Amino acid sequence: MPKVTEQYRETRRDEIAQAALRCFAKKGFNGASMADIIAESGLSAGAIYGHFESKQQIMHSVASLVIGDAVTELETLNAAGVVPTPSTVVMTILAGVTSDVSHNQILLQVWGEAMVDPQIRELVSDVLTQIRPIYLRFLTAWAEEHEGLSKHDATTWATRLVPVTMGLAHGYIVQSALFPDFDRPAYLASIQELLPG
Amino acid sequence: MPKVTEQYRETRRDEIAQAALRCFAKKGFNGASMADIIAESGLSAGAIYGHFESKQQIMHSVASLVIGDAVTELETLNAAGVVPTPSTVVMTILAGVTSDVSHNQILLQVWGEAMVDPQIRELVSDVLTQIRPIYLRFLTAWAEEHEGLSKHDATTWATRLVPVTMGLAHGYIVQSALFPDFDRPAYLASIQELLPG
DNA sequence: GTCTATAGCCGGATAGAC
DNA sequence: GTCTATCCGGCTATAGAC
Repeated sequence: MPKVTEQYRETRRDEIAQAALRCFAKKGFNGASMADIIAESGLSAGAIYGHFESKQQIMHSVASLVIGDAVTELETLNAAGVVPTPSTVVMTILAGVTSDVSHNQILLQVWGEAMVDPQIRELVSDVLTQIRPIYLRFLTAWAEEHEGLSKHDATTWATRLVPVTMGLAHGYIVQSALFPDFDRPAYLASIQELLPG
Repeated sequence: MPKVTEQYRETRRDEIAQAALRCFAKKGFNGASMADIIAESGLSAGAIYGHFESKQQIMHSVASLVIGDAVTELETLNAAGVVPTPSTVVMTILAGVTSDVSHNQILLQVWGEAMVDPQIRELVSDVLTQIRPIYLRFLTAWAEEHEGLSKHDATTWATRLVPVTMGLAHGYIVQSALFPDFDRPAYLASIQELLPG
């Protein structure tokens, strides 16, 4: 099989997923019908079912796309090799997650769907499994470097701080999606005030 | 019209809403069918449609039930007439919202649904409109009393702190619903550490 | 791989007796 | 007010030609 074909399939799948994402953002996972996705993609039913087995599979693709944003940004920061402050870590994640408004909207839908769809729940869990250790390492390194804690003390300190730090990010995401006149810069400023660094 | 009948209708409506809530918790707003709700309630289709116009209306009732929890607890605290610490305010809300696990699960679904259902979005907005001033007054009063700020300074300080404080609550709710082994007491302890008071 | 057309099903809502 | 039975619409997914 020539490589071109593989790339082509990949591209097509992504086109479909992007079209579906727009539909889901507008009408929701359940409100958007296959007909909507078909129309938005400019393709046909047959074409789409040649790339995805079911609507649910499309949903999962989109969900994984949206929750992947957080990981991407964190790993970029990770590759930079510096020791960011706790608030920088939070703000980096948030920059990724909420840069695209529609992603942010769908993220809330994903969380809701995770309550009843085990596969999506697992998708979300997996992301936590990826994020948590990175998060933890950042905070630990910072505590060692700027607070002069021992490795052990820094680790326990960071372990305690991780959940609330993520919580602040969750709060930003929720309010960002729910309240039209949410003041994002003000929230970020408050985070900096609250968190060390 | 005798008063008994009114009470009866109210009771019935509540029975149906409670049955629907159980269904929604198990299968989600869209996954649960009217047939499910009918079975769970022990009533019939006709009976239910005598009390609700549509499935959507039932959803809205349940949504309003679930997001009302936060307000109830806050107002109880309000009636007590004391000046709680910032962390006490957060913990009071959380006690109300997450005391019933199914309410907590449905709350995430409500947020998701708010992304696409304007009526639910408004429901959520209304709750914020109720909560925010109470929140603000608590924090302002505390800042005046325990930090010795002037009324004006206390107000600006509190205004800045309200969103992140709510954010911490949102984070608790999200992680509570998404991660099975979320350590709630530890999160609350971290809040106390982070927030003044 | 992609199209059109359609099968087949399931869910929300109603009709009419009681 | 409540029941049973049923309609109707819309949805996902497939069949078959190209």
